[in-house]
Amino acid sequence: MALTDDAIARIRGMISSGELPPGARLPPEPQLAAQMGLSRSGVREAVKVLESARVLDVRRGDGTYVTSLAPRLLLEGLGVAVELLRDDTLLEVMEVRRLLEPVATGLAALRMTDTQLDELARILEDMRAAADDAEKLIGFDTAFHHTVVASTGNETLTSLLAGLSGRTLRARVWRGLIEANAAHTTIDEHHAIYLALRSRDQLLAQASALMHVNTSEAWLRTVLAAKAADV
Amino acid sequence: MALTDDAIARIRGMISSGELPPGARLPPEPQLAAQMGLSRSGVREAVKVLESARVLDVRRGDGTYVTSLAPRLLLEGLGVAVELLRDDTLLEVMEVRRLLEPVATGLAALRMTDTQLDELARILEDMRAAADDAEKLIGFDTAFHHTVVASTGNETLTSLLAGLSGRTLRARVWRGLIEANAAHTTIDEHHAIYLALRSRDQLLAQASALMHVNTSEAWLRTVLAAKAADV
DNA sequence: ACTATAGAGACATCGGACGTTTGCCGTGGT
DNA sequence: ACCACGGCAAACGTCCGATGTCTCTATAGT
Repeated sequence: MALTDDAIARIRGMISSGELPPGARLPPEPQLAAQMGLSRSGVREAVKVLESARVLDVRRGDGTYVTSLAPRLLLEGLGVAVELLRDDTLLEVMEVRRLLEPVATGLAALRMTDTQLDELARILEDMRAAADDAEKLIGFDTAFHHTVVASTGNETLTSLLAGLSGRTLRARVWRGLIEANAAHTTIDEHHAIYLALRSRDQLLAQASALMHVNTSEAWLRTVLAAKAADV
Repeated sequence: MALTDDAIARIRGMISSGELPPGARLPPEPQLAAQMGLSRSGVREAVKVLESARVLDVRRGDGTYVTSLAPRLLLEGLGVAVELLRDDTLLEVMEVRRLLEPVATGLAALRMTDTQLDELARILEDMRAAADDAEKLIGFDTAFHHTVVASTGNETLTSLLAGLSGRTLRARVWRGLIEANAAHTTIDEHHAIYLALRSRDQLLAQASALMHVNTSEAWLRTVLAAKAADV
C-alpha cells in the first residue's frame, strides 16, 4: 500500500514546503506519474484524495491546481466526518459545542460591528416569521450562528463550529423542538443572545449562548432517547 | 466528475443509513463497480478517498471493511488539514486553542482521577529531566496535554484539540522557546496547571491553561515574525 | 477589432491483465 | 483429538493502453 500513499505524502510535502504554493498548477497526470515512479492510476487515486480534502482543485480539460488552502476549505472535511459519527458520540460533539460556543460568542460580543448586529436582527425577524417551517428555521438558525461566529473574524473558528453543527445534527434538534411546540422558546434564546451582543456584554453573551446550547443538548437527548426506544 | 463522487456519496450513504454498520464488509471491488454502474477504477478512487478519511479499512488480500467510525479515527483528518494551513492562519488556530483549551482544562479539573493526576506528575518529571532535548520535550508536552484533555472522557474533544495542536505547530513553538532559554518557564506553567488540577480548582485550571496558551501564542508570533524577516 | 472555429492538451472513464497478499481448508503427522 | 504445514482461491495493488469529453487558445475569416 505504499505507492499511492507515498504519492499523497509527496504531493502534500511539495505543498507544505512551498514548492507548490496556492494556485500552482501540477504537472499533467502522466508526467506526475513518471516523476513519482508509479502509474497514472496511482496518481489519480492520490489526486482524488487530495481533491476530496480540498487541497487540490481538478479542472477537467484544464489541469490540476493547488487550492487557496484557506481554512474554510481545509476544515470543510470536519463536517462530513461529524455527519458519520454514531448517535452515542453526538453527545460528545454537543459537549464540545457547550464549551466552545459560549466563549466564541463572548469574543463576538467584543468584535461585532453595528452592521453585523443589524443583520442579526434581520435574521431574527425571519426566524419569527417562519416559526412553523422546520426547513426555514434550520436555515435561519444556521445563518444566525454563522453570523455571530463569523464576526470574530476568525475563519478557522467559524469553519470549526460550522463543522460541529452539521446539518443533520441541527435538523434533529429542531425536529424535537417543533414537535414539542418549543420553537418559540428557542427563538427567544436567540433574541437573548442578540441583546447581549448588542450591548457588547461579553459575560452575558457567554451565558446566553450556554443556555442556548444547553437547550439544544436537552432536545438532542430527547430525540436520541425516542429513537433508542423505537428500536 | 459525477461518477466517482457519486460512488463516494453512495457508499457514505449506505454507512450513515446503517446499511453498512461499523465492521461490515463491502462487496469486492468488481461487484461494487457493477452495482454502482462504473468501472473498477472509479470504485477504487472512491474507496481510496473514504479510506484516507478513516471511514473504510482496506485489507489487501482480504477485503474492505467499515471502520469503527470512532471520533478518534474520523477526526484524525483535522490534523493533516491543520498541517497544511499557511503561516498567517496559524494564529487563528492559536486563537481557537486560546478559547477551547482553558474551558477544556477546567472541565478536566472536575473529572480527573487520582491515577490520571499521578500520571501527569510523572510526565512533568520527565519534562524537567529532558529540559534541553527539543524532541523529547515536544513528546512530553503532547503527552501532558493529551492526558489532561483525555481525562474529560470526551474523545471528540480530545481528537479535536490534538488536531489543533499538530506536531508542526508544537515544534515551532518549542523551537522558539528553547532558543530563547525559556523552556523552564513553560515547564513551570505546566506545573501550575497540574497544581490547579490536583486541587480540582476549575477556575484556576482555566486561568493557568489560558496563561499557558498565551505564552505559546507569543512564541509562535516570535517565530513567525523571525521567519517573515528572513524572507 | 471581433468572432467563430479547429486543434491541442488534459482529465474522465473504461477494460483487461498480472502480481502479491491474505485467509481458509484439507492433509498428514503426532 | 489436536496441531503444523502446504496449497488453493479470493481480493486488493499496480500497470497499461485506448477512447470520450471538456477547456483553453490560437488561428482564420469577416
